[in-house]
Amino acid sequence: MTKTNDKPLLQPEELACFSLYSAANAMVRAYRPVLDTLDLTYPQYLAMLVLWNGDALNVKTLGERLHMDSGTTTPLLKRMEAKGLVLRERCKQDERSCIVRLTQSGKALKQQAFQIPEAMGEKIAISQEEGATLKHLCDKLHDGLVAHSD
Amino acid sequence: MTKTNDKPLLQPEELACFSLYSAANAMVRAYRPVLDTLDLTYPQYLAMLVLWNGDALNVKTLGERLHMDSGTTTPLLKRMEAKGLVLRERCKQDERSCIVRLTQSGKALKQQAFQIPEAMGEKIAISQEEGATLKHLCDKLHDGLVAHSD
DNA sequence: CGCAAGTTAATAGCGCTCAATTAATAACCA
DNA sequence: TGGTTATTAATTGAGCGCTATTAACTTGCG
Repeated sequence: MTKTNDKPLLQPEELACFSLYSAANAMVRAYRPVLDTLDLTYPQYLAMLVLWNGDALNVKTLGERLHMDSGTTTPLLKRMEAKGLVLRERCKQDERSCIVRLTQSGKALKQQAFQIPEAMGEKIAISQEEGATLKHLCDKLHDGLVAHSD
Repeated sequence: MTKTNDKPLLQPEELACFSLYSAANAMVRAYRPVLDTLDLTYPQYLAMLVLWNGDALNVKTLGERLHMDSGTTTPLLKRMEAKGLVLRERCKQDERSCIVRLTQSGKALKQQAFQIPEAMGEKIAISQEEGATLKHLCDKLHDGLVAHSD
């Protein structure tokens, strides 16, 4: 008698997807104490990086940059607005669109942000080259999954 | 006059951590429609992989295997218990410890699980070798971050 | 023009992740 | 033995991420 239950399934530790998942969680966890000094979470930090870089942009564009949809971005931006970092206002030309811009204190926070990459660098145990390889493979995996989802 | 605000900060798209973060989210998202056929979420699937592999184990051990703490595992296991997949009971020898074991229907679900790796394989756009490299780098990053957090 | 189709945010609800705290139990040791 | 310390789960509260739905608005087409 053949028992299908005896067939093996790979364990989490043997799966690349679990390693990816665990590494991403550990990375966000490692950012936390560093970002606490700016009172930002990791996704909020990503949004600030985009906003510090240039002018105001709408919610849709920001969401595309961060690979998030409106169910994630809207509450994220509301929490950032509640902290006084950003303003959200409807676009005059197209009332469907919501424009996000930094407040003065949001802009001012940039000064403190330069220390973040530095502090994180000390925690990262892989080389620059390994980091580049990791980035490349993550991007390739991501893009393939996104393309496949249409 | 030097304006620190003009100094550049890397954008999310340039950061390996963002690629890691986005790839992990995309991976969980890609698993969703596949795992929906078993009525499991991705973390629940990971827990089932461990449980299908062997005997009952306690919450702490399972949490260690999945790199989760009790604030994550306890509600996860309760939801799995509510679905009739597992039983949770206190260990007789050590009442602090909570033992998790599969129910019959939890064991039976294993039959359907063999299709998951297959279905996911079709969505993954990277080679086996790239996957192995990705896994290795994620593990190294993870282990380094965990070691650094002590 | 007027209505259908598309676009953009917002909302609701569920599950996950984490830090911090608490309670119960066990182990240790003076 | 009795009291301290350590271990194990559970709990709480906040934030994130997703799907599905809805509402407001714009565009395009007959």
